[in-house]
Amino acid sequence: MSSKKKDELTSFEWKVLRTTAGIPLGQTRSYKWVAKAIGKPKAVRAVGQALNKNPFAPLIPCHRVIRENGALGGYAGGAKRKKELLQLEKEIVQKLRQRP
DNA sequence: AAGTACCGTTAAA
DNA sequence: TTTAACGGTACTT
Repeated sequence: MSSKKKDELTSFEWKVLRTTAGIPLGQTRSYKWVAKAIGKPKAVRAVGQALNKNPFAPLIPCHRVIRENGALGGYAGGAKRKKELLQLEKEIVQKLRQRP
């Protein structure tokens, strides 16, 4: 799977995408959290960039990654969209909780 | 509060 | 090849 060789993406991207994809539904993490998880707590900017160019487009919950500050940060489809997405996911979790 | 430095990749010149 | 920019964060003014 994730070889050190270049397929289309670099190891950095793989780590970012993998980590982002591992975020549970209805949950959010900060760019810093992701950056740290991949071993580059300073590359928060690079992380954001990787998500922006997200090769897995809508298949990766890049919208679950927000700012450490609490702000949503940016989003390829629009920060507005991101906000709605998070809200929707939150509701889904709520529904699952009330009727297992 | 505002500006600067830094991370890693892509696009442009 | 070199420069600029970006979906951030922390440090310094």
